[in-house]
Amino acid sequence: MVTLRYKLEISLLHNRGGTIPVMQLGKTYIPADYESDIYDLWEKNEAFAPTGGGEPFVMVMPPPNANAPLHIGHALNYSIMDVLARYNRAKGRDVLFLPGADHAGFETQVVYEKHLAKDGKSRFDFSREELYSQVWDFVDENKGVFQSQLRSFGASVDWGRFTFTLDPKVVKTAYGTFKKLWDDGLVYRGERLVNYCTQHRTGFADIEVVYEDQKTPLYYMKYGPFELATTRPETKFGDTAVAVHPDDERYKKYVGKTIEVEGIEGQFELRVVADEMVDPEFGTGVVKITPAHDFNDWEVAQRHNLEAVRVINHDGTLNHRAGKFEGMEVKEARKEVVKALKEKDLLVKVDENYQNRVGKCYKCGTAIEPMLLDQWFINMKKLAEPAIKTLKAGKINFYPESKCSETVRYLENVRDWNISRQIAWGIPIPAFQNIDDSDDWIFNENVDQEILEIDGKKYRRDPDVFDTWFSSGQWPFVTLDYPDGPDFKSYYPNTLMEMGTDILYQWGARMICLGLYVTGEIPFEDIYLHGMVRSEDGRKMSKSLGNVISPHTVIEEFGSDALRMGMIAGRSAGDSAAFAPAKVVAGRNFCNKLWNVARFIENTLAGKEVKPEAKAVTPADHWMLERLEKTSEALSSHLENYRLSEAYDTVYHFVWDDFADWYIEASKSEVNPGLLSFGLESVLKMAHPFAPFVTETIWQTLTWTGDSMLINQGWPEKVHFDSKKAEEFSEIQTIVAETRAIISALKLRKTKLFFTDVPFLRDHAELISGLAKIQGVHEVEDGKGLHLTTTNYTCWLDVDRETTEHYLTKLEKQLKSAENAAEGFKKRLDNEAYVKKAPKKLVDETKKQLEDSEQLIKNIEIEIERFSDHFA
RNA sequence: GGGUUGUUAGCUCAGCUGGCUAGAGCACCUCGUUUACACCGAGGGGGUCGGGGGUUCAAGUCCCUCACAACCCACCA
Repeated sequence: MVTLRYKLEISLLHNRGGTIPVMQLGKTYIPADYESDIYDLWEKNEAFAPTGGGEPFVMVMPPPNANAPLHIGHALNYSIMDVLARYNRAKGRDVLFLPGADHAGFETQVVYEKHLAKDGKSRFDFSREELYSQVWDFVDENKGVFQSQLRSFGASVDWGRFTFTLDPKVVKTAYGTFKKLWDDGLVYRGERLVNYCTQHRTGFADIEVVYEDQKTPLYYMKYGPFELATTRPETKFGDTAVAVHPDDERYKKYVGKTIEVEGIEGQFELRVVADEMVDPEFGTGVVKITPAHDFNDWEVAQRHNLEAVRVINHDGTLNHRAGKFEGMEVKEARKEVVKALKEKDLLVKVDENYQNRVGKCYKCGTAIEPMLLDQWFINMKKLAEPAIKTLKAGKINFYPESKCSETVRYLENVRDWNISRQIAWGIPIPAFQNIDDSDDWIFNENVDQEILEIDGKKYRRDPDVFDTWFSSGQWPFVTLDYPDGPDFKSYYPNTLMEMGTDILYQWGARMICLGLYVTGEIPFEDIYLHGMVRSEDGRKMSKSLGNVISPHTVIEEFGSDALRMGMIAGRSAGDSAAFAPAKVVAGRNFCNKLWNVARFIENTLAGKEVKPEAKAVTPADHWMLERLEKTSEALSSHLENYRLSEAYDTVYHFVWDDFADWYIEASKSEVNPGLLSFGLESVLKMAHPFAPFVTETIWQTLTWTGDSMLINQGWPEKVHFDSKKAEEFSEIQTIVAETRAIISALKLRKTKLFFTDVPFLRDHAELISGLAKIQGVHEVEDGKGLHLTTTNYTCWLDVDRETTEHYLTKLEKQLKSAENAAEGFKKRLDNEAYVKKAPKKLVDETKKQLEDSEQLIKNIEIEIERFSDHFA
């Protein structure tokens, strides 16, 4: 057992010259003084590992990029998860919160390429093997950064189960899945049109392409007997047909014919086909068909059996088909081709204002080239079927719910998934191609071999790697040692997956598909989606806009707990909201409030023998226990429904308003040491999921908690109290509140409250006078003054008439609002339908409210009358 | 073109299955140094819940419609 008490003691004793006892905490909580020690305390005592007892609560962390620092979105992600982990741990569930990191293939390689570029090098200077081992070292060097950040967030993850997506067990399972897909005929290799970035020289899945609206000149050119419009004149060397709409009368006579076209490079012949794809209204109603470089054209080509002719090389230059334009990059070639068309008088006009959507590489913004490539594709229709069924049956709970049908819609229209990537950093695809027979592919896991010899045949390894999402799509079970590990048996399916809405399709949907396919079970029961954390100005945070807020900076200034609460406060599932510094400040202040609550209690109890127990004596005691019980219940209900923001709000106001502003204030008049310490413990337990560091720090300073840690203290036990007694304190609050309001409105000083023969007031005189900050509550024979109206006890403030008159306006205002309220209640009760149809409980409540407000009106009226003669 | 979400106090946002006189944080105004806390305490101002219609005893909450905004999906050369 490592205990921190010693450390705290040392630092405090040091500050105070060695004479002050340990509970003398500084006035202000300074997070940086304690956070890392507290995290060490938890980690060294293995407080994060599952206990093995209780119903499992399993969350596998969305793995961040191993080489990149965490951003504010991660802070939100992991804060939400950690609140739930800590809450469920306290509730006695067997919590597994499993951390990991993603090799993030393409992302990471891009970062490494930038690194190389600094030395004037490029990835193409190295073999894929060399590059792989370099990136490995690079990532290895950087991965400490995000791990220490995760610790600074206070994430209570089980480090012993940390998983990296290139760990052997992940690779093994990924290969197993690939083999299964292969055997089931769900993965196929084929020459398809693939989204390709000529800058990074790799293909992408459809989903990874970002589209941008932009102005692209639309060129109208002469094309044999036609005039047609195109945005891509440079691909004309790959044209293998011209298409028109089947019903287009203008061109009917050409359909099926071969036409002669006079081009820049001389004459050539093309077929004219009729296809529904053509919109007769667009341009001239004639489209040139370039199957090798356009998705639409590719489909037309399939339907009409047209040849696909490649014109663009992988590096983005034109090939020999382009004649004198060979070697030019697409952009340049376009200019030159247009120029040549002009010279030959083939260009009719240019529409400069044409708007279209252009696919871009999400990393470098280079225009995506549809490229004809041999790649591995997963038949997603087949994988999606069971997923759609499962989702429609409501087997997975979505938060927010609307994302479920969105996912179904996505899966219903899903296209096959290209999983080949032409990069080095990733899991090598375990497939080998027969050198002599390009159609002969075999599955083999010996990827460290470039050439295999089997039965006298030579096979060459596919040089490509898997799309990162192929392995991370299996995250919920690869992390649990699928298929035979004990973790898989105990902790699958996961309870909750928490992730950003932005990757719902490329990650969430695929996890569901692959989870069902591989394990036959849903990967997780619940999925909670958080929105983006936008910048304060409401825009997206991005390096280029310079509006990125680093979690590190926030933690340094306000503390980890403050960041966490700032992220969670007022944020609902699925919605993107701006980062709100004010909420972080509020969180920081809340920590300080907790700190000072503890300071007060520790000072009050100093020197006493403390035995925390929920034993109520005074009305305030009963009232506090009632509030505690209600808060605990509300908190549980909110957290079990993943309403983090409301849960936080609940505990925040219990601590601040109920416990600090009322109960502690009341304790200054009458102390119940056992209950005060019990209250503090309960407050710490309930606040702990939201503010783990400050609550644990305080726990470590308590003299009576021994060597224990708050993190595994469990939830406050159920308490008993007397509602009637609690109600008495509410009455005291009412008296105090009105007294304070009058004092403030009339700017009174040194006021006294008088009463005649009211035992209740006699009993609580000291408490009331303490809470209301008045000079005393006294019993008198009789006297005059300003009567309180909100309480049924007769009492009055010692105020002279002159001063009181100013209060009349206020009273009249109150009368009006009370009358309005009463009228509302009356109207409701006069409504037969309401009395009949609304729940009885509600009707009774309304009756009581009406009574109360009528009493209030009477009181105010009496009070007004008492002074009206003065005005007359 | 299709879909989703949003429009609530000056700002950033909560408000779960319709049910107390609509909330929070920050900001604002007045008072206050009461030995836990000025990262504080007390009191207070501020919203006809985007517009319009409907269902209901009852609507910020459900339905329809309009306006505006954001995001996602889709094969417009």
